[in-house]
Amino acid sequence: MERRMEILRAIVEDYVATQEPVGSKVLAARHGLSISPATIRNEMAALEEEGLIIQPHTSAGRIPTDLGYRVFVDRLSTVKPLSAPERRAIDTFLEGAVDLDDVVARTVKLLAHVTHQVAIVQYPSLTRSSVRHIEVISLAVKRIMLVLIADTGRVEQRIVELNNDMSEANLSLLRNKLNSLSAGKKLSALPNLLENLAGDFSKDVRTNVLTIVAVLLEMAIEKSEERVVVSGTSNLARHAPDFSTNVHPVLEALEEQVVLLRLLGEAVDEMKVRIGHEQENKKLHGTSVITTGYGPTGEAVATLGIIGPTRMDYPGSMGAVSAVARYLSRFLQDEI
Amino acid sequence: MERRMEILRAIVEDYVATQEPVGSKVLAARHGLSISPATIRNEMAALEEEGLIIQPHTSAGRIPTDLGYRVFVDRLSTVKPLSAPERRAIDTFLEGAVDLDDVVARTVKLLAHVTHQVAIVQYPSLTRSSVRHIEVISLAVKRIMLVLIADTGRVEQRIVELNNDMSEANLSLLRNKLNSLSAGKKLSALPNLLENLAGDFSKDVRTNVLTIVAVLLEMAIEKSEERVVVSGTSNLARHAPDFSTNVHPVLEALEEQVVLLRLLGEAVDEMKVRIGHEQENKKLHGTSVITTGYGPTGEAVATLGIIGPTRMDYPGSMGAVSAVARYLSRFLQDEI
DNA sequence: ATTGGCACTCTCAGAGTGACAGTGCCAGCA
DNA sequence: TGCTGGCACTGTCACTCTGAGAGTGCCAAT
Repeated sequence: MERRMEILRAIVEDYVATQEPVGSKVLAARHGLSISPATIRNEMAALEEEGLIIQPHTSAGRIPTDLGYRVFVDRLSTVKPLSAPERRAIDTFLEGAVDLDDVVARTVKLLAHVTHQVAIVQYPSLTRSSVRHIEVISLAVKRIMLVLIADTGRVEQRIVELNNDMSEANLSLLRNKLNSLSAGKKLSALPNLLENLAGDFSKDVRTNVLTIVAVLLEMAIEKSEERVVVSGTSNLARHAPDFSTNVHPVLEALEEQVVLLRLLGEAVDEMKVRIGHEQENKKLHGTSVITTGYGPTGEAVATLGIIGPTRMDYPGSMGAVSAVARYLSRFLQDEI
Repeated sequence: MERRMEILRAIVEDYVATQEPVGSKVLAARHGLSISPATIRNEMAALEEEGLIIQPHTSAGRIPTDLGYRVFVDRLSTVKPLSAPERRAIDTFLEGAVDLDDVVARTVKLLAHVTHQVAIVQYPSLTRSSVRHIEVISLAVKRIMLVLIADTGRVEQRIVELNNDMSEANLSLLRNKLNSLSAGKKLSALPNLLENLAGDFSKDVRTNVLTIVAVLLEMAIEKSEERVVVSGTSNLARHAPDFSTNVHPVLEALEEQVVLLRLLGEAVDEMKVRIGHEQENKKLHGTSVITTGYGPTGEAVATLGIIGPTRMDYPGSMGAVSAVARYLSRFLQDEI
């Protein structure tokens, strides 16, 4: 049984490297298995029986099925560590970032570059962030701007049109109340915290306060939770023949925020690998996705990952994804 | 001569529609040219002589060259107007936008959707915008946030680390001075306007003020001038065979901000069409680009456009690009 | 249980083929 | 002079056929 798994491993590695179905002969020759091709053939027949490999046609070698990759990945005990130059590259790449936008943009490029796959990075989730500061800026009569700054470095702003004018004194009061009520609290707690705020104001500005709070809650909870950036789509074309059907559906899927967010899923710490048909989205059945959470405090506030052909270097890619997530977490902790 | 151009027009239209080299016979049959195939053949020989069309091989029809498309486009007197449903689609699509990010995101999706090409939209250029408001927010000791709001709706923010603490009174003073000096002025004028600002402050906060002004100028002038969004890359794959070389180089080019910005060029009002080899970037030699400026006041503050195969529906695409730019300009004028 | 051998099957690249599309040219016609 | 019909010519494409090669499954021997 152990030997059979060893053969599966060899098949996966060989196929990933050469992109060609691998036969019993080369397998015996190239990998240090000290058994004859005939024996390998017997084992291969068994592996095929189990649904882990298939032959594209009678006289071809075998290639792993999605299930085969799954077993291969599950048996990996360690991911491949990055090489020294790669690690240095990460460091220098993140070094000069000036704000969160910059950090995220650099990270996604970096990840795409290191893995040679399409990289996806989600912005720190707002609902998992805490309020650092809320600012109310008067722009013009009956028009203010609301700025929400989270401890994860995210900054959201929105212009609000008011029904009637609001004095600077009232604005200042509102600003102070907003901050004292919410500073340091989770954004998800805002609805409760701000529930009775309007009651503290005189009647004539109460509708204004209600409007502002409504917009604030919308910013914090409903919308814009979702922000995802993608890079390295050109890598799709590089190994295009890999995708049974063409690149088109994959590109299409990558353009839809909703799909991407579902792909990344809830931010959790451990690394997740989804292979081929294990994914719900039909357009991505020819691809595999590796994701992991990241976050400044060690607990995940968002997810990042890569997407590539099922025929990918899993140990290497997993190593890269996890390393980049770790570096990014550390960087956020130090800098933001 | 006029007839010859008529034949060129027919060839372009037919080839764009069918994607197949067009011969003298179908040309005579399909288009209402009341001349015989033989005559057409003579004219075609002349057109080929002039370098406007070529035969892929001896016994194939003709296809337009880049130069042929160029002549075709230059002779267009009017672009194709949008259909009523298309115009309605634009309206409803832009309707619910809440802020500039949203407007731009919707516009680029819209443009990609209408033209079935890759759409590119540049954010309103900061240097062409004027200051609406500058806000200085105290986040913590020795740490403030700078928010720059432009009349085009753009909002830039940046966190600044200070050398030593700054009192609320000083911050307030700085805020007022910044705004009174710069409100309504072009961002490009900021360096001159703020030159002597630090002199107005007491010595102990002067370095802080200098730091803040430096960051502000960096935000306004040097960096982030450049912001471009792309959508519809999956459309590339749809008509993939069009690209002589594969989709890869094009995708690669689209991932580089610098390339995109050069592509869009300086924002000018009139529509520009660049066809195939007319472009400097070698990776885009198989594509054509249609761009035009937009801006709330009628004068261009940024550029938007599309990129697609040279074999594209020029009149239709030009119509769509110009219409979307017009709608967007109007929308910005009304809403922001 | 493992191995060498052998017949079998299927793919793939290359060569050869005919049908076909479209041309250029020429002579005749208005 | 400009247009047209006819015709020989040329290259592509889709098709078939072929042999070589790769890889297998099975079986008898160790």
